[in-house]
Order: sequence, then C-alpha cells, then structure tokens
Amino acid sequence: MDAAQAVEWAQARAEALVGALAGRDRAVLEVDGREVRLTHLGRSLFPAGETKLDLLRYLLSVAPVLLSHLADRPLTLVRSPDGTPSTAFFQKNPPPGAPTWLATAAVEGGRQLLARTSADLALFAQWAAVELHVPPARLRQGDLVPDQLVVDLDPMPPAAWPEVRRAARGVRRLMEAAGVRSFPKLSGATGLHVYVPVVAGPADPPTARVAAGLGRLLAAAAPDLYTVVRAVARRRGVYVDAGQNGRGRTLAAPYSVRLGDAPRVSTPLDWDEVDEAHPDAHTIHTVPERLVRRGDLFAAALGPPQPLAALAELAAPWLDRR
DNA sequence: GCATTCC
DNA sequence: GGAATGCAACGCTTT
DNA sequence: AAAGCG
Repeated sequence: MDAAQAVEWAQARAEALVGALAGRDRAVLEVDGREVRLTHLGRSLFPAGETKLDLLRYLLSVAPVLLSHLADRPLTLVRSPDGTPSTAFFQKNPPPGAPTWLATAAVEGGRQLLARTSADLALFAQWAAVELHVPPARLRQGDLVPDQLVVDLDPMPPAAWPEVRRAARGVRRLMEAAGVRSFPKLSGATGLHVYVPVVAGPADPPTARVAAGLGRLLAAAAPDLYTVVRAVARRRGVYVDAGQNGRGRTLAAPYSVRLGDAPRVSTPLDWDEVDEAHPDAHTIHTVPERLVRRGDLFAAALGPPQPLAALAELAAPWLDRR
C-alpha cells in the first residue's frame, strides 16, 4: 500500500471516528485498541475557529505518513490549550498521568516521548499539542544518530516569502552541484526547510558544522540574499540557520501543524513547486487531500542516505571560517 | 490540560 | 478549596 | 561573566 492509499484509508477512518463525536464536548475515543479520553473538543485553537476536534481529525487523517516521519525520533510537543502562541509550552518528558501505553525512550539520562500509533496522535490532540517537533536524527540502540542535514531558511523582515523562494533556488543548485537529492518543505511559518538524507562517515565533520559551512558558502556567493549572522539586529535577507542540526535541536516535523493565525502545516513540496507555493495555501483543510493526490513527497527524505562527504567537500573551504 | 504546590 | 505554577535546554555568540 | 538567540 502506497502513501496515498494509506492516507485515503486513514482519512475515511478519521471521518468515521470523528463523525461519531460530532456535537459532543467530551468522549472516549477507541482507536488502535486504546482508549483516549477527550475533553473540550469544541475549544477553538485558531482565530478562524478550528477546534481541538479539527486538530484530531487532521492528525488521524495523515497518521500513516506523519508517523513515518516521527518514528524513532524523540518528540518535543508544543502545547497550547487555548491556541495562543504566547501561552504555549514545550513538553518533552511524559507528564504525570500519561497513559501507560504511551511509548518513551531513554535519551541522555531522561525519558522522552515517542509517537508510534494513531492513538498516540489522538492523545496529543487532547493535550492540545499543536506542534510536533523532532530532531534530524534517529534513535538507534539508545543513541541519537543524525540521519538528515537540514538547511533552515528564515526570512528577516522586510524579507519575506519571495526572498525565501530565491534563497531556496540557490540551495537547490548547491545540492545539485554536490550530486545529492534534497527535499524542500514549508516550515509552516514564514520559512522553508531543505532536507538531505545523509550518513556520516568516520572522517566526516558533524552535520551541524557542514551545514554551517554551506551557509557561509551561500552567504559569500550572495551576501544580499543570505545571512548567517546570529545577532538579530544585524541580519538582512534570509537567515540560514545551521544551528538546527546541532545536538538536541529539533524542527517542526513534516506534516506538523503550526500555531499561529491559521492552522498551517509544515508541508513537503516538489522542487518545481517552490516558485508557486505559498505557506498560506497549505493547512489542515488542504493537506489531507493533497496527500491523497500527490502521495508523500518526503518519503525519500527518510532515505536511502547519501554520503555526508559529498556536502562536506563543498563546505570544506568554509568549515572553520567566519 | 492537568498534576502538584502554594496560600 | 481556589489560585498559582511548571511543563526544554544548551552551545554558541554577542555584549 | 552575563545575556541573547534558536
């Protein structure tokens, strides 16, 4: 079964499960053989009135692909019970009272949340965990091993989406020059993330250093477009944030909803779409249907991995510069 | 959203 | 009993 | 040394 079929099935199941909840504010949902207690289903989480029930419907609809991108990655939830970004809080450890069936992983001394099933996602909806963040690294035998290099493009006002598009084209060319496949997605806020599935050889520098080198390379070639300067006041154009590849860093997962003035989704794109796409066009209302039509454009961002050396070589002259 | 702690 | 509080975390940079 | 940043 391919991604489109899986989502079609999941969407039908979501409609059936959520349909049975219509008009109710509390309920017990049975999914994947688990019982999830739901409350405040009518609570609005976005200005246009999308509710916790809408978030639940979305998460269940995209569950097969969303879960594939969360697998083996310790989760950071961004919870906002009233939908307001300013009152949101992070949660990475299981809260007291969490159901015993919710999986956790031992990560660097603590226990962190994992998502494995649709029941897990339903629980996160109940928790008003609007954003699901994961590291570009996977758990393997208790260790967190980087499996993706991410170039995070963030426009600094007055730069905006048009500048991000131009910046993305440059990143695409750079990745083509390195001979690696790369995959763009909307951050769901104002920026864009480019993912490269990689595997590091023993002699390779860490992905964070390679990403920082690529950022400096881009900024040297087009200083009006790219900036790698940390100090916010001195940034111009599009900020290339290599820090997202560092230890313990996370990004909004593919297909994660984002908090804000609309339920935008961090949506994978085709490279050829980047010039036409706009973040506002991809929300919980549009992404499930898009998945059925296009499949999961990020499936190959999970692998097969490509040698990090291909990028390390390009970045080499810039690795230890500033 | 909810368990815990504080007054 | 009702209100307040915590719920991540850390290296790197700038000041 | 402390504060800012993501």
